[in-house]
Amino acid sequence: MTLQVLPDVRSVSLDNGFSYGDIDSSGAEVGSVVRVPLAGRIVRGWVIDADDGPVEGLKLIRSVSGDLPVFTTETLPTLQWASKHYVAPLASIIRAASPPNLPRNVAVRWEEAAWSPAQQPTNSHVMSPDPWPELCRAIATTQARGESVLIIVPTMAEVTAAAERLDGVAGLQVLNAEVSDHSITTVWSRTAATAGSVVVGTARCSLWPIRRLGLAVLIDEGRGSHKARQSPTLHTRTILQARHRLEGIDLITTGTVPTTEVLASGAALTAVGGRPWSTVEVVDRSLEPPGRGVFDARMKAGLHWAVREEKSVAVFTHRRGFAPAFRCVGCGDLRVCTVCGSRARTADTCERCAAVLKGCATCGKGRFEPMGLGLGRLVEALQRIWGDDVGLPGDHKLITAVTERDLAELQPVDLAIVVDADGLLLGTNYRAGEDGVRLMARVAGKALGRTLIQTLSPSLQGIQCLLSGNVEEFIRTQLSDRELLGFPPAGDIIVLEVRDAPDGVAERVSELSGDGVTAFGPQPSPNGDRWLIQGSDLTGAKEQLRTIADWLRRQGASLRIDVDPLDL
DNA sequence: AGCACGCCGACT
DNA sequence: GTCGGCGTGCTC
Repeated sequence: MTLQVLPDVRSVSLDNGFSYGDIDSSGAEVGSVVRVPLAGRIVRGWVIDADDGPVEGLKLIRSVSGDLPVFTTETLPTLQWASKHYVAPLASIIRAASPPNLPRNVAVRWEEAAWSPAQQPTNSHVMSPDPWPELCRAIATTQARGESVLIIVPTMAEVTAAAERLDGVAGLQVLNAEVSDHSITTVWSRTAATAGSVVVGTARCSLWPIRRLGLAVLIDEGRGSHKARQSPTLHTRTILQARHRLEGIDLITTGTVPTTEVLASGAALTAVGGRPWSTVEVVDRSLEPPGRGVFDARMKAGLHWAVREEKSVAVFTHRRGFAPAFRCVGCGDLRVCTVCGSRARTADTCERCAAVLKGCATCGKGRFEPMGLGLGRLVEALQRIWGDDVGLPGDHKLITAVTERDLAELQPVDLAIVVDADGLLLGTNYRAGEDGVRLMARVAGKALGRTLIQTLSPSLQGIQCLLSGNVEEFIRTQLSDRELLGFPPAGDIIVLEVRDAPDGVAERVSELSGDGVTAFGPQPSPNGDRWLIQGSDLTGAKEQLRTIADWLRRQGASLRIDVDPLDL
């Protein structure tokens, strides 16, 4: 037996692995963790192929570690695809798919059913605010075929909530807040060994080699927590879509406002009748003179009513620093770079083309104000009028000031208020429109009564979508706008950040340009020099970037490669 | 000639 | 990722 082994070394130059001879009765198979000699030392590695070729002239593996392979012939193509897509060494992708400790054979707790695999894998998106009845039906169908189900939720807090909705399901495996390496390894091993399980967990489970996986479910696919912050910057939606294509598993995503990525993937949208959130009222402040304070008269009336009637209110603002943007004091228009037209997020230079920023592109005046107000200023402004009835989540006051981070655990309220819709919808980010609507839809989903939304631009498509509830039309328009601009999902974007860059980086990176690919930069950033690489198809550029990245690391530079960045 | 250093390819 | 070979350039 010859074994193709990928050494556990984070370098793309070893991604094809090396051939070793097997030792007698080792039991090594694809995915097995082995110990192999490499350049005079013993390193860990993974078997990526096995055949009956001659062993002559090959070094032998030393031993097999653990009791179970950490990937299979079914999941390996997904891992290799992810390695190319994220411009990451295959070894780091395999680590993301592996249990924290070596897998052990564990006692099987339930009987495997007879297997009758589905013919054509399906891909659908459930827009209903409560997708669980529909999900439970799909889970039951999958289990009846003898297959397993993987359910991924955005945060740990939501794992418990999801597990409650699945109470009584056979073979349920929950990755709850008790996250010792030992318990994760146990759940990993159990689901790798036994078909018919239902795994509930967070993004860390998205590449697990669950036995006979037949269905993957991604809850609230538009939430930012589905994307890993550190490199490789895996996105659970992207991973599960690849597993759907390459491993033939069914995929169901959920969320009241689907992403353009889901729409572009061709998923069948299951719409609900009518608007999936509470009544939305738009408070148009564009007709007032500027400088009239944080709250409009209708807002104040709503808050006074709530306090008088002892109703609960959530007042939502976005964090300071989230999608920073500036607005002209003269005409109220968004500040854009007069050279390339992208939105300004700093006071002096354009982050996209590095040009020096000038006055307002519409009226030419030179005074701007930052958009949005932070939580601190919001609480202050509320307390000036409603004093002790104002608090933060956990204070149990009638009026609670909240930001995005509080939404997951926020209880339903009688009245919801969005102070500054424009700061969300007009952010510097190309995705600000859809993300802003998604966020406000989550806020509106918490309101039992109505939701008030303050804006200076009531004609924005996002505002109209929140009013009408016609989500599909809105997202389709967003997608066709992206197609015109070549932004994701219609095009690819990579952010490259290099710290301690050697001489000649700029030249090497600019080699990536050409053939529909443009590299913008370098721009100084907190993480070193920053490039934006954009194109309709970056497959070739990624190949070159691999070589450049290897060279940079060798030169002692530290770099961050963010494929499909969520904020620019 | 002898040695430190950095670049670059090999590693099965 | 780590090692070692080799060329460069400095010092004795």
